[in-house]
Amino acid sequence: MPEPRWLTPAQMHAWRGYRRMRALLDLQITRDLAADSGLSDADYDVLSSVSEAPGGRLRLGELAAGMRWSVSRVSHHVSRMEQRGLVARDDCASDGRGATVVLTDAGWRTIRDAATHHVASVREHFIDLLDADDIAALGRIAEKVVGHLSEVTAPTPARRGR
Amino acid sequence: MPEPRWLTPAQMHAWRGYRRMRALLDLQITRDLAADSGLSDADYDVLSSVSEAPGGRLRLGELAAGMRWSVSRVSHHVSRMEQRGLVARDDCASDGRGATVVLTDAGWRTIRDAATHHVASVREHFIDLLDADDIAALGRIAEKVVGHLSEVTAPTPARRGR
DNA sequence: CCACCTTTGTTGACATGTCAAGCAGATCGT
DNA sequence: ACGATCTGCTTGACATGTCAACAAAGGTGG
Repeated sequence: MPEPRWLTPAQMHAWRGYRRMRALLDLQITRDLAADSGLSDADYDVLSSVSEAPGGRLRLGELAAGMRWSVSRVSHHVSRMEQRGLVARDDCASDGRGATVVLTDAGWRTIRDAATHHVASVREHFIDLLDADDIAALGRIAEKVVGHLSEVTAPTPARRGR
Repeated sequence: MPEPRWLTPAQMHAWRGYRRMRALLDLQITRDLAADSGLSDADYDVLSSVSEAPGGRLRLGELAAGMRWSVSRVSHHVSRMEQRGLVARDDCASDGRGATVVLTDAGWRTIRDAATHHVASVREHFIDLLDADDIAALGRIAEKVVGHLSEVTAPTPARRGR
């Protein structure tokens, strides 16, 4: 086993900071979302994905791919949201197996209302704490990391993992 | 309801990038950890927290506070890790109610081994993709956000939430 | 047209997280 | 010293996520 290259103090600081930020930020955003709109993060992501899709409808598989969820997870989650009256399943015209997800009226109302609160929450606990340089740096960092991981985790599994 | 201040394009880019990075990075780190060491993120955090504690022992509540977990979650998780032989519960000398968590020999071996792989994984998918400026910026950003959220989510509930 | 394999979703069993109730030892006021 | 309350942890019921098995429709080659 090769001796690992441990992180430098600055790197350690950045990594631990990222981890802690991630934990606290998620917790707060989740809380606000639940308190303001009665939605979980997952609910919000589903509603917002479907609402932004052309025609306000999405195949289950596409929804799963866009959110990087397993199809099974989407199916379970959509079933629960269906029972709460936020979304509905609709048969797909061009493919008998397919199911498309659409928002109900209540779903549209919910996401429009939730978005307002959500953006305020994101601003208060994240965006508005950062200056223009921070925002630019964060965008740059995310691009690098997402670019790398999109290759590694590519849908076409040439070779995967590390 | 006040008209929300929507995010500027740069802010939206940063926010979406952060969310996507967070999702992909977590997924990859989790995968590597499972493949290399047979541990979940949660397992790793518990082992590393306890191993770094003075005397290699931690009260359940302290472990929970340090990781921002509920006590109940720690209790459940420790029970499962106990069954796998990674940690053990030990009675607390000074408080009859207390339970302290300690690593077993297997637990020590596991964390020492896992740390090596883990740091390599973190480097490959995150740290080594970033230059010194990025690292500095990330540390700075995390400090701001964590500083803010530590107040909002303070253990002493003066006032909470948004 | 039909056997066969692929694609798309659904389902059930199980792992993990959350919440509220419960229990036993510690602490406090008298 | 003793009852009331508090604290630290455990437990059970339930919500959510994962994995693998299954079902049904689509596509393909004979």
